[in-house]
Amino acid sequence: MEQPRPEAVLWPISEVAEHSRVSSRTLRHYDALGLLAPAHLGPNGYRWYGAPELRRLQRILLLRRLGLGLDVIGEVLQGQRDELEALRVHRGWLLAEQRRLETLAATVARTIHHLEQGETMNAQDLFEGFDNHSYEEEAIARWGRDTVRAAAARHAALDSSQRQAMAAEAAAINAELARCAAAGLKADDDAVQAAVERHWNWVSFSWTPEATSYVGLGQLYVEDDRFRAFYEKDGVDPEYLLAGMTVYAERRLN
Amino acid sequence: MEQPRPEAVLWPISEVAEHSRVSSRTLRHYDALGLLAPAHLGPNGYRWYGAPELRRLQRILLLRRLGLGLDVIGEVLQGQRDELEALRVHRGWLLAEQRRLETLAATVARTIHHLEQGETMNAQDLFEGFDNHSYEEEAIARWGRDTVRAAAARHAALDSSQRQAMAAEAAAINAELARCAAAGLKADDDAVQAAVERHWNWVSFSWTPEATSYVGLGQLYVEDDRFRAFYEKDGVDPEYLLAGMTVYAERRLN
DNA sequence: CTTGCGGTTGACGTAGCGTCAACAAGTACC
DNA sequence: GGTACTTGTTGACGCTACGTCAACCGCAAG
Repeated sequence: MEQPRPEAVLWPISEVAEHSRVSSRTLRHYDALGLLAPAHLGPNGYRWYGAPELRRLQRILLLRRLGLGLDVIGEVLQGQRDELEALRVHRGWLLAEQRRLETLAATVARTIHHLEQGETMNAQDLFEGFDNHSYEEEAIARWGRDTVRAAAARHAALDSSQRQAMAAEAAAINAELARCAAAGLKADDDAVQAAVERHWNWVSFSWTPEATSYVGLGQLYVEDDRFRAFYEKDGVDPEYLLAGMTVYAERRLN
Repeated sequence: MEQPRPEAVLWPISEVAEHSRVSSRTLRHYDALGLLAPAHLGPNGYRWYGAPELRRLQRILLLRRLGLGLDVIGEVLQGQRDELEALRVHRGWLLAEQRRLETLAATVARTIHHLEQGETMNAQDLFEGFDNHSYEEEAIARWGRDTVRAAAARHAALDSSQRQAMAAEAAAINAELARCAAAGLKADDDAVQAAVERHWNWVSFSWTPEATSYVGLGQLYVEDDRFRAFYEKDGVDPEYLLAGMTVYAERRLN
C-alpha cells in the first residue's frame, strides 16, 4: 500500500555521518561489509542514503552500543539469527568477561601488595597451612632477598583455582615419590627422576632455580622442620627427595 | 662472583615451550619482539635457551597472566618502567573496564526484557515522569505494534547518563521553540526549522520516522493530553511544533 | 588557472599470536 | 646411497572495527 517514491529524500554520506554521530569511514566500512549499502550511487560514485537506510543504521548502532560484533549484527538484520537469542548469549559473555576482569584485578592487587610489602609479607595464602613467613628468613639467607621476593610475587599472582591445582600437584608428586621409595627405587631411577621433574616444574611456577639453587632447596627440605613435616605427612623422606633432586640437577640443570 | 658457564644446559625451543606451557610460535614471537632472545643460535638457525632465559620467560608469563601488554612487559623488564606503577595503572584500567562491562550487561538485560515483554512493558524509565504506558496504545494504533516495540527497545538500550542527556536535550529544544514562538517566527523560519531538526534528531535516538510518521507524531502531540502537558509545561504550543514538523517533513523527509 | 571542498578507492596499522606454506638439516631405515 | 620422518627455520595471511594517511577526481568560486 506504500507509494513507490524512488526520488525520495537522499542524504550524502557526510550528513548521514553527522546525524548519526559516526564517521564517514564507518559508513564506507559498513558498505564494504555489506551491512549497510547506500540507496543510490551517484554517477561520480557518491553514496546517497535514504530514510530506510537511516533506520537500518539506527538498528545497527543500537546493537553496536550493546557490544555485539558486526558479523552478528549482520546476521540479526538478515534474520539468520534470532535477536533475543543473540542478546542472551552476548549478555552471558559480558558477565563472564566482567567476572574474569574482576578476579584479575584482585590478583593484580595481591601482586602489588606482595611487591610493596616484601619485608613483612605473610604467606597465609600458601597452600595447606604451610607457614612460610618464618621459612622466609631461611630462604632469604640462602638465595637472597630479591629472589625470595620475586618468587613470593609470582606465587601471589596465582588465583585460587591455580592454588588448588598446585596443592593437588604437590600431593600427587608426594604420592608418586612415596610409591617409588616403597618400591625401593634408587634416586637415579627413571620413575624417580620423572617425579622429580614434576617437582621441578611445580617449583618453577613460582621460581626457576639454577642447579645449585635447586639442590639448596632440597637441603632446606631436609634441614627445616616445617618442610620435613610437609613431606613426611605424605610419607616422603626429605632425604630421598634431596637425592633425587641432586641427580636431576646434575643431569638436567648442569 | 658467578662462575662463567658458557656451556651450561641449553634446551631447544620445543622443550622450553612444553615446560612453560606456551607454543613455540609464541617463543619465536617474543624473539621477534626483542622480548626474549635465545641464549644461542645453532649453526642451523635453531634457538637454544638457557636457565636465565627460562627465568626471564617466567617473569614475562607472570605479567602476561595479569593482563599486561607485551610492550609494557618489555619496558618493565628493561627497567624503563616501574613495575609497581605499571601494575597500579593496569589495575585501574581493569576495574574501569569491568564496571563498563557490568553496566553494559545490565543494559543488554533491559533490552532483552523490553523485547520479550513488548506487550506489558511499562515505561517508568522514560524521562521526567512522562508516562507512556498508556500512550502506548495510541502509538500502536498509529504506527503499529512492531514499530512501537522497536522504539521502546531502543529507548531501553540507553543508560542513565544518556537518559539524562535526552531529557536535557528535550528541555533545550522546548526552550528554543518557546523563544521562536515568542519572537513571532513562522513555522518555516530557519530558526524554527533548526529547532525542529534538533527535535527530529532527538526522536531518532529511539525511532527514525518517515515523513508521514513524523507528522503523525506531531498530531499526537496536539491531540494527546499527556503530550500537550509535556510541551505546555515548557511554554511550547504543540500546534506550533506540529506546524514546524510538517514543514520539516515536507522539506527534508519528502 | 588555481584553490578548496567533498567525495572516492586503496593500503597500512592495531595485539598477540594461530595457522598454513615452503624449505633445510639431521637421522633412521632399506 | 636414496627415502621418509622429525624438528626446526623464515615469511605471510588472518582476526576486530575501524583511524589515518595518500593519491586522485569533479565541480564551483575567486
